[in-house]
Amino acid sequence: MTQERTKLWYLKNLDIFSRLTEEQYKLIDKLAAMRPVKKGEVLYFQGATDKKFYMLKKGAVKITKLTSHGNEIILDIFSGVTLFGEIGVLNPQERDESAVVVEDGLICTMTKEDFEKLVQMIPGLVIKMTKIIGLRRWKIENKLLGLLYRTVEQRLAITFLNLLDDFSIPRGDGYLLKIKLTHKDFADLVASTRETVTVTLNKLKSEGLIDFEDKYLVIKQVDRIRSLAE
Amino acid sequence: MTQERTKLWYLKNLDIFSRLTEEQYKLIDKLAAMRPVKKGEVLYFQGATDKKFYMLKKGAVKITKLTSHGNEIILDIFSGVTLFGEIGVLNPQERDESAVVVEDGLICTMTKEDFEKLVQMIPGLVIKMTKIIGLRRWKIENKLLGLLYRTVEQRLAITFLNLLDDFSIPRGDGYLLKIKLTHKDFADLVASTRETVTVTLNKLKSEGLIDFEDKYLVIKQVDRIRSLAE
DNA sequence: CTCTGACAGTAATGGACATTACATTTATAT
DNA sequence: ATATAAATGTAATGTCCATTACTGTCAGAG
Repeated sequence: MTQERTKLWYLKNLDIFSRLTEEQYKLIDKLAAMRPVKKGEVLYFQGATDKKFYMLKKGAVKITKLTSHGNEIILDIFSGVTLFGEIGVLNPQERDESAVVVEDGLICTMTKEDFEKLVQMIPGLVIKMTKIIGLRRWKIENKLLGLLYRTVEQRLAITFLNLLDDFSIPRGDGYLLKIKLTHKDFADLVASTRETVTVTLNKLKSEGLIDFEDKYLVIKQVDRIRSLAE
Repeated sequence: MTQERTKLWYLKNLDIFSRLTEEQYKLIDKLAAMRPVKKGEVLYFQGATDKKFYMLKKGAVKITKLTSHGNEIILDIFSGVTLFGEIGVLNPQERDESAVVVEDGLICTMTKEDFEKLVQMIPGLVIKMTKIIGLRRWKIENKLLGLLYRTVEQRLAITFLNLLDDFSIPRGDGYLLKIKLTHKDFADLVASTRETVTVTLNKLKSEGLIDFEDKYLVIKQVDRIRSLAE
């Protein structure tokens, strides 16, 4: 657990574009096309072959994967300034995930060609990105591992804790998750069904562990959620 | 599926030590300590902080992880010439997996210090290793994803197909898996229990999809196994 | 060679949850 | 403002499978 937190901390604080010269920043700014994105917009689809990578400036994005059975699983949801979709420029091939905007925001994109120009100018950039990818994949692997051997209730508890990292706002004794997720979203996060999530969420609410405030989830008793997740 | 095969092919054919000079080979040979290992030997434990990486020359190794509930899951089993445990030299931290020998073989180890000497001599080595790691993690992520949403029977079918990549020997119309795995091993591979595996394996046997030959598993009807796995 | 521990077979029981099938409420688009 | 779609609530039914509790079998160690 301590180890995990350390790694996540590292991921969050890995600033790929730190310690650059003013010129370099300008170059990046010139090469990266920024545009506003709205909730629901699909940035790229599983199977796409675009050679771009993405930087999230504002808003939130989910990375999803469609299984052969038609189940959609959400591998990751994140907000804040970060980069994703790097496979498009580092090792281009069919994307095996989709990226969907879950909260209006700002996105920058950069083509492989421009990225390669950048790499010439900024040594060490590839290494940094590689580390970020590695940590993100590690996070996802751990998430999936956490879903096995656990009940839906426990999986939800884990998911709440994960979401706290990126979306928490203090609210009374607990935290409000500043991201609107449907029961279907939760189901896709924990590899379950919408109906089961509805029931489980309401059970947790009736037990006082969580609550809802204007469609936002409030984690009222973080400690009890944590002990559920083990 | 096609995509998957391509990636795995790539992993298998990624030769980290290709196109080296005679001198470089000698250097590697000098730095890497080779030793025979026996079935059951633990190469490193989850939580270990050794700064080494490993090369498998002969035999087979499994990478396992112990969950907080005491369940052991086998993330990967592999044979042939490959490397593993790279985290020990690339980004040293507590190992979060264990490596156990499942078939007698030969292992080389190299310390972080010696590895760094080698990196000086062989440019591009780190990049190559990074790719190998990335592909291996991708394989594991996909394996875990494949376990969700599926019955134990289907999970076993997937596992058989995965094992075919590394351990298959033609036998009649099908293939013999040249690796001895207990029912417990299979249970750990598919995140189930020993009892359920026993029952399911015998069901598949009675249906003629698989058979046993001297404790080795024989996949008799690969196509039916494949359609089970979907 | 036989003893012991690891491995395998079997079956009953109950719990978790997907599935199905609606009813009801809440958004959002025109 | 109203229609249509999306999201949520609820309950019954059945399946899959972990769990428990055994018995039987095999292989390697002494």
